[in-house]
Amino acid sequence: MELTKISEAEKEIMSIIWASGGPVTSHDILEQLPPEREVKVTTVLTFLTRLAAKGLVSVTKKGKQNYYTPLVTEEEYKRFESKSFLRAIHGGSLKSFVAALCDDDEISPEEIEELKRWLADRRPE
Amino acid sequence: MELTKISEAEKEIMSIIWASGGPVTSHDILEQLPPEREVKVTTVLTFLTRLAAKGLVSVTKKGKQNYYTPLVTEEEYKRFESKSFLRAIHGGSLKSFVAALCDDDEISPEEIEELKRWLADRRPE
DNA sequence: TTATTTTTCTACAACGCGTAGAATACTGCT
DNA sequence: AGCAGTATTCTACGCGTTGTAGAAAAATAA
Repeated sequence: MELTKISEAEKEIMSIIWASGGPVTSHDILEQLPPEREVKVTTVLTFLTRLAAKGLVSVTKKGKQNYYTPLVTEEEYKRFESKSFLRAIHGGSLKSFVAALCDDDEISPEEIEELKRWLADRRPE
Repeated sequence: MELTKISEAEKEIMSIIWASGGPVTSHDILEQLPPEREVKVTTVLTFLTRLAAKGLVSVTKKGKQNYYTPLVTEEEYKRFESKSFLRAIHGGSLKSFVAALCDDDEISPEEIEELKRWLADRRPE
């Protein structure tokens, strides 16, 4: 399972699928999309097909409806993206990444404290 | 200063510019590129022009040569990419990012220890 | 002035992305 | 069985980015 990158619009769809726990239909998704996002159902179906091709969801036909089920959790996907990014930009060094952000006003001291606590609390397996 | 994303090939060029400290010519870059990277000089020049358009380098003409000077440091650029990524994928939460990587074999315990130490040592400004 | 070198201009094929119409499939009803 | 309705698949298109470079122009060196 190679797990390739997905586009913005595909992510929007995946978010809905992830959020709604179970298998969803194209109709469900269309409903969950924000009203200002005026998009035809065929467009959504294109994204779903592409997501299936990329192995992000499985498709099961029930009657005339397709049910789309996530094959990858949001956490797994985020992990995948994070790994790729870290490798590509920071040569895989976590410290390099954190340092880049901390040497800036971007990350608040609270955010850093939170991270410290999290690191301290976690039992290393 | 908007600082937009650059492509892979453009990054390759920037790396050479960053590494060689000062202003460089297209010829310098061509020399620094790995031998297996057989690319015409015009191609390199296209990348340089695009990098200039994106504000990553400045161009100064000396005689018939152009000298390209970085306007953004590697650190600044990495910071920019890291910020964008964190926002896009982890809603800006540093903890979320680190957690994603730690819940995996990707990051070694040493790497985590190193990060802990770095966080502890740094004086919070 | 002419040859040489370097840059600028222009272009193009491949791909990803967002978008959706047309054609097809499937169901439920009469 | 036939038909209306609805969902899916197929096909496609315009646009932007990327990597690539030839042709034309500019600038220098001889």
